[in-house]
Amino acid sequence: MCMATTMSKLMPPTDPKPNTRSAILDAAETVVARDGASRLTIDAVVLESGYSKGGVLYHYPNKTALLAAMVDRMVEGISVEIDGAREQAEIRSEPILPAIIAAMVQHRKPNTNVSSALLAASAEQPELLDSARDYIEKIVADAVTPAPDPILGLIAFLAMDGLHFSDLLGLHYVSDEQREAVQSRLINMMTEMYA
Amino acid sequence: MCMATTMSKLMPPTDPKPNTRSAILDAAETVVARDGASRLTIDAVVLESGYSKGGVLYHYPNKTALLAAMVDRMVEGISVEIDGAREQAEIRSEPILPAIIAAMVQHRKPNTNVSSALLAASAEQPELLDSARDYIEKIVADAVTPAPDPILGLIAFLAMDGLHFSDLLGLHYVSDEQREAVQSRLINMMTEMYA
DNA sequence: GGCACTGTACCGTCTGGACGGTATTGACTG
DNA sequence: CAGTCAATACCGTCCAGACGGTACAGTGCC
Repeated sequence: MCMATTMSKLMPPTDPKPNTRSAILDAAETVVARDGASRLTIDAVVLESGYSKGGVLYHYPNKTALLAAMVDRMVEGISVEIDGAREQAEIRSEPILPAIIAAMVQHRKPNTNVSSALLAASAEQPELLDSARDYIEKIVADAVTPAPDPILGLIAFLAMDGLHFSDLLGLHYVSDEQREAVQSRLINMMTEMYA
Repeated sequence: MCMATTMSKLMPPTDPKPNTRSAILDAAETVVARDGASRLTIDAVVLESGYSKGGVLYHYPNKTALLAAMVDRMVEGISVEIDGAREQAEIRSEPILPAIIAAMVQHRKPNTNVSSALLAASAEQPELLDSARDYIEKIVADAVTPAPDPILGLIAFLAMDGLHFSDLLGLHYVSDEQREAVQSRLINMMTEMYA
């Protein structure tokens, strides 16, 4: 009805190829963050992304594949950041835990609703979180447990998670100033632990 | 038209048989904890609880009411525990923060999947979490902020939340021993803060 | 020509919830 | 004290619509 037969440009001239697959994942995250995990339907992603249903299902043949991709991208994004920080710290023979906590802080800034993937996956298919869990376990085993004070390290880790989840669920009971204070305090604590 | 002329009791839900209502909520929590939030359907609750669909809908006329009741019960349960601890601490003129953290530890033990309510509500209708958020805000404002070291208090609070959420989402990356060590460490930290 | 889609049409299942029914109790009435 | 009636606490069915998914013909661009 409204499709122009000779329509060619649908994209604003920002990006000729903005990677459709990740645009679809972006749309899915937006839906979850805005409407809740149970409103993450294929049709909602279609609407949000601007692609057609056929197009979305072309890239992710079913909803499970979409959810898995969301989780994968999240884990990958965080792991790039954390692993990078860890390597840097090792090269400079600096302690790793402060570097990791700092990386976790750094990562959230541009990716506010990344972990919508967690919510969506846990709602629909908790098994999909296995890869996420494996990665966290690895970090805890590799970096937290061997630290001088593993329990304090765990506490810092958990506090960061608490920060994460609290704004994931939209219970913003921590102000921005408080958050920053908490973050720098945690980094300090981790640094002092190695002193 | 509907005002009872000589009527006195119009409140069925609160008094007569709290068993059925809470049994229904129990069933709902079980479903969420076992199958994920998006599998929380009225039919699933019907199946799990053993009641009929009509029966369930008699007590909670729609799904939103059920979710709201889940959140309410959760908030109430925690607030009873925490407020109690707080009063006790005030009476004995002991510091409140260690008492609150201890109460949070104590509360989780018998109520493993209580906070399934959080997950379910956030999936379906994030607005329902308002009451939970309000309560947390109140605690933070009343107990954490006036503490000698508010940021450290917040960190303890957030770490407890992290513990909560990690097993809520089934990412058990913290062993039982670690958890207990974390908990007693946090209580110690809070106690020392007032020294 | 093939990749990357669009657009439409369709299907089976699931879901919320409306609805009507039933059994039991207790209170008021005559 | 029988008869009427209302309220409570359920049961079981039915239905419209949402949802996931399939299928497929068409289109523009490299």
